[in-house]
Amino acid sequence: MNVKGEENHEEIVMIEELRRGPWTMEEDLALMNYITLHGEGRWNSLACSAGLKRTGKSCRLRWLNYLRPDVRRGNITLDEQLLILELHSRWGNRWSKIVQHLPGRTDNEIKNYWRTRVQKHAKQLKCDVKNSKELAKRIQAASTPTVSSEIPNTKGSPHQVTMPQEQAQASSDTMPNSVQQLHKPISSLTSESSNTTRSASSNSPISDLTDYCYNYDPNYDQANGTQLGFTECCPSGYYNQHLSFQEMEQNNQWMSGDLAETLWNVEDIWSLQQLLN
DNA sequence: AACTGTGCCAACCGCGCACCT
DNA sequence: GAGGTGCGCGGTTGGCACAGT
Repeated sequence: MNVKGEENHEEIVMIEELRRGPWTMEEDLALMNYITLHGEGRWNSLACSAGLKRTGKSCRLRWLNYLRPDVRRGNITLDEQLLILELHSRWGNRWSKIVQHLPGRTDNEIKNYWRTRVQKHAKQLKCDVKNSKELAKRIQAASTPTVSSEIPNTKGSPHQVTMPQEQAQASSDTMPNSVQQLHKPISSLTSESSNTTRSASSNSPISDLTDYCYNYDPNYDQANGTQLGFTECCPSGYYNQHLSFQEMEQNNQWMSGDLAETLWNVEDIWSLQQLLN
């Protein structure tokens, strides 16, 4: 083989060595650890220095969208939705600009949210999705303030009413996937056995670092129902604000028992990371 | 139980801009 | 000014979960 051929071979090997797809817990730890020590930026060299077989772009995306300490997850509130509609009417698909007014949210999240739920709402309300202001009015009108200030993240109709006998099931069905995964015991999230359902086809254990911990708040006023008793925890306490989930409102039992003690969340990882440091 | 359709979202891709040499 | 590199943005895709049949 000539020199040129050898170079090509090396290039192919390097490309083949690059990992793609879902991030593992080890990779997340490595990335978080490195950024904690050295800061972000220079993503390509960062990826190499951190020992990650990922592109710089991939590392940046992972950090900005999921590992960053101030990333807020959970359902989009009605207020946020209305704000998104307002900002979208102003700037269109300028997601990066829109998320500047939604602290803790990521452009990817808002973009996905828009594509899936807002466009669905527009269809259901027979409203042009481009007419964001009109859509905002209709969504606001369609929402029932006595029920919740939250637009539920459901797979069915956004305003469907869950029957009492279905509550237990519905509460889990309507939970965001990330929240649903919190039901898994920590053992299922370890590297040995963490071929989670999400990653059934993957050979690598998938990180659940992006999952958040929702703590039950005893101050929840069930009679009122306008404020739900779940406090979202973010690593390092960046956020500590109430979230209102309609599904939780209907049934707050899903977070009962030993669940809270067995969660493997970002906070755990940050703690672990501090120990490693 | 098996299959199909739908919803959702993490991750990737391509492009363009800014900066540096 | 040209070329290379890093980065950010918007669009798209792949695949899992779940509901319905």
